[in-house]
Amino acid sequence: MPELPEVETTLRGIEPVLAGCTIEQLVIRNSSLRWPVSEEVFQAEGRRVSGCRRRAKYLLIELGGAGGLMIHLGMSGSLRICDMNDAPRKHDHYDLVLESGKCVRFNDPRRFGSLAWWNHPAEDHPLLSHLGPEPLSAGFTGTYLWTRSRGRRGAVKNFIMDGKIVVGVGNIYASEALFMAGIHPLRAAGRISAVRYEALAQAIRDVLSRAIRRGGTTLRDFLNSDGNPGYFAQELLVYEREGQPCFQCGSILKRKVIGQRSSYYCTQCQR
DNA sequence: CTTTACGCCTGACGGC
DNA sequence: TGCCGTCAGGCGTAAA
Repeated sequence: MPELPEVETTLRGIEPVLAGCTIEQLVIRNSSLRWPVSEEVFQAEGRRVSGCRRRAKYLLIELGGAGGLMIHLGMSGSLRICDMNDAPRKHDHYDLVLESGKCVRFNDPRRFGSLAWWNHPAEDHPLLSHLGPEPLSAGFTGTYLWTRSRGRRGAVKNFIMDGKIVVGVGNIYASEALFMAGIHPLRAAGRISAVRYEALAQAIRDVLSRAIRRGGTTLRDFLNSDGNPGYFAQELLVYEREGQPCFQCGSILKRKVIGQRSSYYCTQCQR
């Protein structure tokens, strides 16, 4: 489900509910998620939320200076705001219950998501320490991509989806950004010019920020914390458009599996 | 070091 | 109606 814009949308939904509130109780109904939920997470109980932020696709709930909770939505996870007395639905695996009785409830059919505790500073956590820059930060530039790509022979699509290079570019937006930049997804990352990487960095920034403005992309089941879908799907240029005409040149769009993932592109517009 | 393949899961869908 | 194969938005890990 969620790529960076969907995680950002989720963050913006839960932040106003959580900020300044105390987490009274953690209710774990099913701890067998991506990793077994550790007992450490119960440190959160009785602590006040000092802030919420996002690093890559991890949601970080800061609980004072010591540390906090780390939530990952995996491929099918979502958070919604509800009342603690609302009956849990299928796949509702855990709740963050607030003093007010409101709760933030995690639902995840495939259970690729997770819940963990982090100790300050979060950046030192093993899941975060090796990550590349945020795509919407100043450190993410065409020059940066060009430098990191020298000598790399793998497909550029895999390169931009590698979290050690840049975080948050998932399968949908990788296809979209490569189309926008006119770069063929199979081109070797090390054989793309600095000028073209400038266009690619710009395309990545552009597609991600536009998707955030639309509340994310809902293809099958993504809902934000209010239960509403995202509206970026109607702006997708190539993703899941195999066999349909390219909006730019009219030729038929192709699909190919690259690195185990479906990739969509135009053979005319992307070289 | 880079690159590739594999699972972890449930659910939806198409073909028979 | 059921069964089976395929596919799905992530990502850490192992192996080459």
